[in-house]
Amino acid sequence: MHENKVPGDRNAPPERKAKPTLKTIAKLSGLAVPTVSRALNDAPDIGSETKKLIRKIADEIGYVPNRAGVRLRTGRTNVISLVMSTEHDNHTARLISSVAGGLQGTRFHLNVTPYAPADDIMKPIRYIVETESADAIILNQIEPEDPRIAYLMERGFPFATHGRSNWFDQHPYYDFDNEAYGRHAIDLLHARGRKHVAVVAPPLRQSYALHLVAGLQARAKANGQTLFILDQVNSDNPSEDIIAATTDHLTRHPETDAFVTASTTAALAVLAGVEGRGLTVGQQIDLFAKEAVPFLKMVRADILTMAESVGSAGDFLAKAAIQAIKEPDLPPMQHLEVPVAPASDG
Amino acid sequence: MHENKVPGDRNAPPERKAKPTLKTIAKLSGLAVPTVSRALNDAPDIGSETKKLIRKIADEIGYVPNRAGVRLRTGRTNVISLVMSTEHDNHTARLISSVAGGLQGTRFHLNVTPYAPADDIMKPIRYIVETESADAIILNQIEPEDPRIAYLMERGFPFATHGRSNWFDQHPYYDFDNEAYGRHAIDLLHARGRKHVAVVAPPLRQSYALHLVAGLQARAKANGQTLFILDQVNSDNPSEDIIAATTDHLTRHPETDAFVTASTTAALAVLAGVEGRGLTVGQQIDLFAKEAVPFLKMVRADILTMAESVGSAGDFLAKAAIQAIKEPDLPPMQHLEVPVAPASDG
DNA sequence: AGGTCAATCTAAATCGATATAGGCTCATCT
DNA sequence: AGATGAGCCTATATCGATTTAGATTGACCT
Repeated sequence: MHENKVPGDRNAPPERKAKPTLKTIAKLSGLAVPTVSRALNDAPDIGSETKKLIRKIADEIGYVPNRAGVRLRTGRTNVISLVMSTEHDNHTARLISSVAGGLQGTRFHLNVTPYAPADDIMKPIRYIVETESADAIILNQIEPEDPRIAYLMERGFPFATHGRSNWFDQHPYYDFDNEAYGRHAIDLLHARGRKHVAVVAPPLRQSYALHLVAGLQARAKANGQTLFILDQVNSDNPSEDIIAATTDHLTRHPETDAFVTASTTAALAVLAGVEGRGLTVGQQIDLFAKEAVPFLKMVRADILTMAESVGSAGDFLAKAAIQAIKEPDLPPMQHLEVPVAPASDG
Repeated sequence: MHENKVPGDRNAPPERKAKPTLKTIAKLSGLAVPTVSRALNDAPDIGSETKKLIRKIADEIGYVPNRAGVRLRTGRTNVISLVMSTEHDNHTARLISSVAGGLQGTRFHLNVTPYAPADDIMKPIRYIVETESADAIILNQIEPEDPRIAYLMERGFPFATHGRSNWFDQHPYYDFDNEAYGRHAIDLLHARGRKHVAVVAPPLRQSYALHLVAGLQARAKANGQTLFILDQVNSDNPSEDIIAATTDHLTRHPETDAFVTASTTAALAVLAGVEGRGLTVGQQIDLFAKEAVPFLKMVRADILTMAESVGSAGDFLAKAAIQAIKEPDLPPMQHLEVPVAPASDG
């Protein structure tokens, strides 16, 4: 019933760059396949010269064992499973669990590959594509000219993104309309009489940060408000840095009567900085924050907030990825989540 | 060089309960293996009676296709990979990325299986074990008589836990010493002259909550302090519920001069509740909070905190899981993280 | 009656890696 | 000299599922 038209499917003719297998090494070395296998596994009955030769070839052509082959023969999966509850409401947990939820009932499993900010952003992507260890990839933290997206598009590898790149019209994505969010925020502050707005923005290399700032700027200009983007810190920085930057900014620009931030953490840090200067939020100064989970509103009614729900993103991304796998010729699934405007609207 | 003594390994004699394969169904039905395959895939050249029969048998014996077999033959991995940064400091992201970090350089991959609180806690475990889709499992949110642990121990399936069960001496674990944390907290409050302590505890079905409460109770008794565990809410509840419970408790027990909580969220909610009653933290009342990431201290110096680092947990758990796989006969790797006592100590 | 064809099913090959048994080549021993 | 054996490599079978080609059966047609 389901479409099984894998293009070029008669007994797997060597497509692409023909991933090297033991057979490849066997041919190159003139040895038998089992010999190659045993050499790479350092078996005692293989000559040391042979081992050296085989290892050299393997390195050169970048051989990586096919996991399915190993697993089928040995029963070893080479996988460790982290089974975790997603009871705690945070961005990461929500995204993961909502993607997993979207995969429920399909034949697909979810594999999470984290990378530290310091790591090469391309490494996990290349690994997955080259070893074909997934049918599709879901990415977040998108940048305008994201090299991962360029790489995947070039190869025709199925993927979906949480956020838009410059090529967003060509690939599946789910995004929150941060530009609209920025407009709403500024308009609301304008309606409350605020004239000098300071912003602790997300890292500006990321698309959503640029969208947010664009929205803020457009409306601030229209409203005749002053907009100041703090350039020493971003909303992902440690609280102490944000507090310091907030204090510093207030010293140099005492006319500031509003702050906009893009995360709960940053909002609380700004709050601390503002209060440290003896100012009261809601009186001399306003604080507007975007939150993944409605939270600030609960503890501090004086903070202005607008929530971005993450829950539906994962579900959509899961479906978009599956469509990219199964129906690569259909137009990509795309969704731009429009923020719900708060009470006072322009 | 590495130990390869898989017990009973001469051409895979049918061990355990012999997972059903196409061959099993073929034998039971008297049909050929390819026929069974095509029937299950709803190929047009299989009779409808045959299909019905084969599907019935497959259902009865609980046939699930072997992923390695499918992947090897078709190239389909049936995996969707979520490549995500762990830039945001939260508990989930930290645990995942630190486990992944501990797996760096090994042959193991990490697979994250989230489950919603409402789901059957055993379902993902059973699936992994029955389909052999991992070599080991890492669990968190451990309960004293956790059925997952009983299941895994009974089957001799390798695993490691973040937290201790009642059988903790028999399995690998990493845990934070919440009992010591509880003692320190109470002692510190005692040193500050606090006599009536209220606690917003984690859900009491979980081991770490019980440890925490035990530590609090032991010391409160020794110090002659009153201890009150709020039983309407736990630290995972929504902020508004915690605020309400805090307010309610203060109304009924106005003598309360300290709160202890186990999460940042709960601490902020309690803070809101306390301030809502016109009390000032650090003056009439103290607030002591446990945090995964030092955070509250940054924004509110008047809150007492003690941090639990999650980073080292993942690394340890990864290694513990690998040892459980490779050296099942060695004593399990175990670690109890001792909290760093704050300045004032008993 | 002989032939054609559709409907169903079976046989064999294959994906990649590895375990097991067997074969060949020397060197060494009696 | 023939035998023994260590050292090193090859051949074959196998894990589970799927694909392709080929075989069987019976119905239907001229």
